[in-house]
Amino acid sequence: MSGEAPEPASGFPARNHDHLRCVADAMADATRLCRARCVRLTPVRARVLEIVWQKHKPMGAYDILAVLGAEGRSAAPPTVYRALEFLQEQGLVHRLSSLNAFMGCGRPGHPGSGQFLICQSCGNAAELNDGGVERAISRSAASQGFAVHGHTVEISGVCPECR
Amino acid sequence: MSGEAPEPASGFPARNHDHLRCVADAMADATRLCRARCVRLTPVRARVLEIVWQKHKPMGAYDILAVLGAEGRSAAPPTVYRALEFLQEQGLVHRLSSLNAFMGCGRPGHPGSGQFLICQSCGNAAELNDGGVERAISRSAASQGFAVHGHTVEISGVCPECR
DNA sequence: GCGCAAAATGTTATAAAGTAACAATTTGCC
DNA sequence: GGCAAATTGTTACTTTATAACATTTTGCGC
Repeated sequence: MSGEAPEPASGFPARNHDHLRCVADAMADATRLCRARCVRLTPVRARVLEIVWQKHKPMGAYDILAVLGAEGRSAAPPTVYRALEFLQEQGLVHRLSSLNAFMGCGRPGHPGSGQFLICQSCGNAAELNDGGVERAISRSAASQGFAVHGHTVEISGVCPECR
Repeated sequence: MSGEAPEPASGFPARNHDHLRCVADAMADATRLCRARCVRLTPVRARVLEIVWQKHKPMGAYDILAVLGAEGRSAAPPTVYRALEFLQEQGLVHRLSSLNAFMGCGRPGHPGSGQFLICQSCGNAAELNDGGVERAISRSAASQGFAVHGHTVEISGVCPECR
């Protein structure tokens, strides 16, 4: 554990953070989680996850595809989309529908939740898991008699670094 | 508090509401608003807005295109996308990015805001403008030092009718 | 190890959503 | 009427995503 870590994977990464560590942690989490669930983190899936974690910047499916292609793997769109589907089901990757792009999940194993801050300047995105937002949404939906299954919260603006 | 339209255009429409009235009101609002702003609600734009209001169900651009086509208008994708772009700028139409679809704005003239409840069963969607949600988002973003420019809140689940 | 069913991946083709670029038309205005 | 700006028409194309079927790999009982 890194000292306190009060909020799991929240906020924007510091400019000079140890990003190799981010990736390594994400891969370790994923490995552990898949083993625990008896699902298979195959080489393609693992590699796609790694690529998605290359930056803190949501990545398009075809960008991922290009990386795979450059590595000599035989790769076509379904390869990537299938890996991404698996990773989303396992809560390892999020899809940002306002960008048609994907990013690593900061709190592995919890699919479908989270809020995203997307910087229009640098393109980085941060995942939050803000109880206040979740509650406000639940309350609001409940007031309409609506049963919530999932939600998409994507906030665009400018991150602290870029201000 | 429910004497006279306390919340503008919130919630799901009743099963047997007067939908012609919805459309007529939307068109009247749009006409007034465009006149006030000195922008032109041309026939194509007006017709697209009307089509979008045909149901309380978000509609794909190509569905709109199909309707225009069936009416004998010469229509290609740019026709629809341009009209939709105009209508979005004027706050008359919303785009739901989780569906790649468009719906009429329940509170004309306020672009870029609102939260959406999307029923997975009937496909209807309702627009809310919930201050609690807005505040929770602002607070959450502020806590990260993030300057908000806009946001997308799309909640999927089951509407009261379908339960 | 052998053989089989299920899971995963490869491959080809195509659907669906959105945009670029330029031509033709309409509009407001002097 | 004549001109510039806005709008619409038209063609072609890009980007994103999926369907359908062939092939390979994997787990597993024997």
